[in-house]
Parts: sequence; structure tokens; C-alpha cells
Amino acid sequence: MRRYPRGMMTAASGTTLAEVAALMGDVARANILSALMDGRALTAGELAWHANVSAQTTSSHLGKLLEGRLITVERQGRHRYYRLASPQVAQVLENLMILSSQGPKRHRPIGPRDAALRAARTCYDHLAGRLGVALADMMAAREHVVLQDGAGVVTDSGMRFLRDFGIKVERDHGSAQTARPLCRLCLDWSERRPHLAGRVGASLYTRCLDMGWVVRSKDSRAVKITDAGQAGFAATFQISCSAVVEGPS
Amino acid sequence: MRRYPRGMMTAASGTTLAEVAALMGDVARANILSALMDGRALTAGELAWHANVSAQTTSSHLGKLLEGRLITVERQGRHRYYRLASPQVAQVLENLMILSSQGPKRHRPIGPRDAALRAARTCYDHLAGRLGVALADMMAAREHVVLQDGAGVVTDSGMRFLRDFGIKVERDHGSAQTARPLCRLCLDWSERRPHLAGRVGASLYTRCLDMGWVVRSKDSRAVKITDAGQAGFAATFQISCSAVVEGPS
DNA sequence: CGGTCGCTTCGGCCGCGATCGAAGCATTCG
DNA sequence: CGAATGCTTCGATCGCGGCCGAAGCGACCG
Repeated sequence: MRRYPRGMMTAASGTTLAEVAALMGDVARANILSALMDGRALTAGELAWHANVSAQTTSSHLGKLLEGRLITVERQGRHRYYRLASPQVAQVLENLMILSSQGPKRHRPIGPRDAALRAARTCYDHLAGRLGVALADMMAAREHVVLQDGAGVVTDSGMRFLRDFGIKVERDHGSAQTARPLCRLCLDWSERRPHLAGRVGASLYTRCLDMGWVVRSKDSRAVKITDAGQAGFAATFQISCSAVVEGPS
Repeated sequence: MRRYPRGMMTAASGTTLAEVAALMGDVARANILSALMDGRALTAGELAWHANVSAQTTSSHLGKLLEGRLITVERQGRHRYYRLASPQVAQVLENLMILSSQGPKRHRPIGPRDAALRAARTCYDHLAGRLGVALADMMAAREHVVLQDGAGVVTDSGMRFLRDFGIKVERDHGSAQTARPLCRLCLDWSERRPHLAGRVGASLYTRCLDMGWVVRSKDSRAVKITDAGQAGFAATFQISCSAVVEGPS
């Protein structure tokens, strides 16, 4: 009656959809992957803390994630640094977060930890949350990017603006196949509106980091806006950080 | 030592990332979801066949998928028709397929079933496979759409072309927030290159169906090009269907 | 009406895999 | 060098969940 031997799929490749999904479907592993969603490389010990399980268990999980090519590892002394294997993995995780966040407004207990995430956080290698969305809105309002159909097309004025801001990005005509897109739109998990990803999103974030406008939290993806950042975002982007931090009334 | 009670996540919403992923992470359920990926609504019995498990087991799985809001159900007589809850679910599934398909070129046994899928198939509500990619290529080559940064921006000539082809699509300026994007790009799972999705992709597909250029297969997402389609694709899109069907040499 | 079909519910079986304790390797430090 | 740290491997436990048989329930058919 069974068409295939148990556990086998109609797959053409090494790993199957179900296998990949199952890797993400364990609570401990999902915590590990979520912790890695901020783009940093973390040690096995740190990941064990995030995953909330013992070191042995974590090691086992990391082995499976490695085998499934969702993460990569890099040895450094007696530490092993793990990171997400690719932006695509991060994208799938973000998409899953969107799926899981939508649904009826069941009582959602928003803790202080969560509030910080909603205000400003990293999404793999770019900014998200109210801050990230505000940045995207401003860039769109000034027509530095044209938000359309899930992508942001950077205009000439946008390229100028970015250059003035201290970011050097280049349009690469041609082989857009394998190259990373200049300016993707990433649907914000908490705001349900797009923020800027791709190379532009990433360099905006690192530039803000370099200028000390934002600092990363130690144990979460939350990002804190510094005093310099308050001033900078207001001057350059006309963004009221108090509104961003405090959230909608 | 454990920071949360076992099984609980740092979640803010009803369902968690891990729960959603776990739903997709079971082989039977993944088969069910994959079967629904062609956009059709299928009965529980048909899904049981696709999932390759008994009716009871399927019913249990469908209940879980319903609870997780990945699918919806519609009663009709003594049948129950299930379909994917949203295009977003389909997108996540497609992304997962991409993740699972990439990896080292381990021997991939390509069966005839698989060959058909690679030639032409549906991807939720639009065309994919070599045919879908060829369509996107042609639209890009003639500058009917500009492929950039993960989105296809439809040009004026593109709008004209679509109108002449018998498709009426409208740019909706404004509230692009909730509305479905006009022309998304969807990374093709088998070709690893973009094909057209969004409203344009969907209406291209249905128009081809209406004109009898393609017909759906009964039990798979594969799509067959008819004789009329051979002529039509050649005349209108300059697409050589023999190349599409036979695949790369 | 009984009979069939489509689907779900119940109950029990069983296996996979997540988990941790203990031990085993590396690396660094004193 | 021995001790501590970071991480992995081994082994054993055990609970969750996928699975099916049997039964229940509703819809359609003759």
C-alpha cells in the first residue's frame, strides 16, 4: 500500500524539504538558529545557553545543523564559532517567524525583552523592527528607493544619499544571478511592513554601528540606539527615536 | 539551570517558529503541503494518497496543519477540500525546497516524474521550471519587466504586452502594504534562477490555461505543454518548447 | 430506509530522537 | 608538567508523536 519505503520522499536531492524543516522544527535548534539570526558567529557554549539545553545536547544539535548545511563552523583556539550558512537560511527563518506571528490576536504577553526587539533589532545583517521600518519609510518617502513588488530599487538620488552617508555601494550590472541583490525588501516580522535588506540594508547597519549610532545587545538580537544615534537619526533621516523606542501608543 | 519550562520558547505569539517548522518537518505532512503547492484544493482522500499514509493518519495531520493555520478547509457535500492558507505559506515551502536542493551534487537520481517537474510545473499559482524561467527571461530580454533585486518591475511596454496577451492587470499605486505584489520574482527551485510570480505570474499562468496552452497533470505539479501551446509559446514568446521539454543537453 | 463512501475519533502500539551523566579529546593556562 | 576550560562522543533513559485497526458519524445513493 505504501508507495515508498517509510521515510523516503519523492525527492531529487540529498536533503528533503521535510528534513530541512525538521531541523528547524525542534525547539532547541530553533533557539540556536534564532540566536544566530543576528549574523554574529557564536560559540557552542553561547548557543547552549541560548538553546537552554546542556552542552552535550547542543553539540548533537549543532552536528545535525551542520550536516543539514544550515550552519557553518570555524575553529579558533579551543572555541568553535558557528554561524548561519547563508542569508537564504536567515530568510527562511524570517519567513517562518512571519508565519508564526500571524494569526488571531490571541493574548500576546509582551515582555520587556520583546518590546526591545520590536523597537530595533538585527535581522541577520541589517536593521529591523520599528527603526528598520522607519528607515525604509524615509528612504521611500524621499524617493531614494522605490519600494515595489518586494524589492527596493535604488534611485540615483538614493545612490548619492548613500555615498554622502559614507556608504559605498555599487550597482553591478550583469550577472545578477549569483550576486547578492543590491536592495532586497524584507518583510518585518513584528511590523508586518518591509524594511531594507540586501547589500544596502547591510551596509546601512554597519555604517550605523561604525558611527556608534546603535549598539548590539549582548544576549539578544535587540539593538540599542545611543545618544549619538538619537541625534544622527533625527538629523540625517528625520526619524524621531523616542517614537521608535516607545512604540505605538 | 533551564531558563524556561521545557518546550516553551521565547515567543511573543501564539505559535512559535519551531512549531510551524515542525509542522512542515514531518514527511507525511511535507508531502501533503507539497501536493497543495500547486494551488489546487484537494480532498482529504487525495492528500492521503499523496502523503502515502492511511486516511486516519492523514486526518490527524490535517488537523494539526489546520490548527497551525498552514491550510484551510472547505466542506462540500461529503468531501472536505483543503488548500494552503496563503501564498506566504507557499513561499516558505518554496524557500525550503531551495535550501534542501542546494548542497553538493550528490548523485541525484532523476526519475521521469522528476524530469517532468523540472520541465514545467506550477509553483502555487504560477508557472515554474524551465518553462517558467524561459518566460521570465523573455520578458526581461524584451524589457517588459526589469529584473532587479528580487523583484520584477513591469515596464510600460510590459503592461501593453500583457494587455495584448489578454491579461488585465493594474498597477495599484498606494497601499502596496497588504495588497499582493504586482510582479514578484520567485527563485526557481530546480533552475536556481528567477521566474515570475505575484499577480503577473498568476495571471500569465491562468491565461495559458484558458487558452489551452498547458494542462495540469492529475497527480503532480507537473504541467504539460499542448500542441497549441507549442505554437503559441513560439509565436508569442519565441520560446522553443522542444528545448524546454527535453531539458539541457 | 439499509448500504456505501468520506472522513474523523479513539485506543494502543512502537520507534525515533531529545535529553543528560559520564567519559574522552583537544587547547590553554599557571 | 598538571589543572581547567570548551566541546564532543558514548550510552542509556524515556516521552512524544506518528502510525494503523476499529469504531463512530455524517452525507449521498438506491
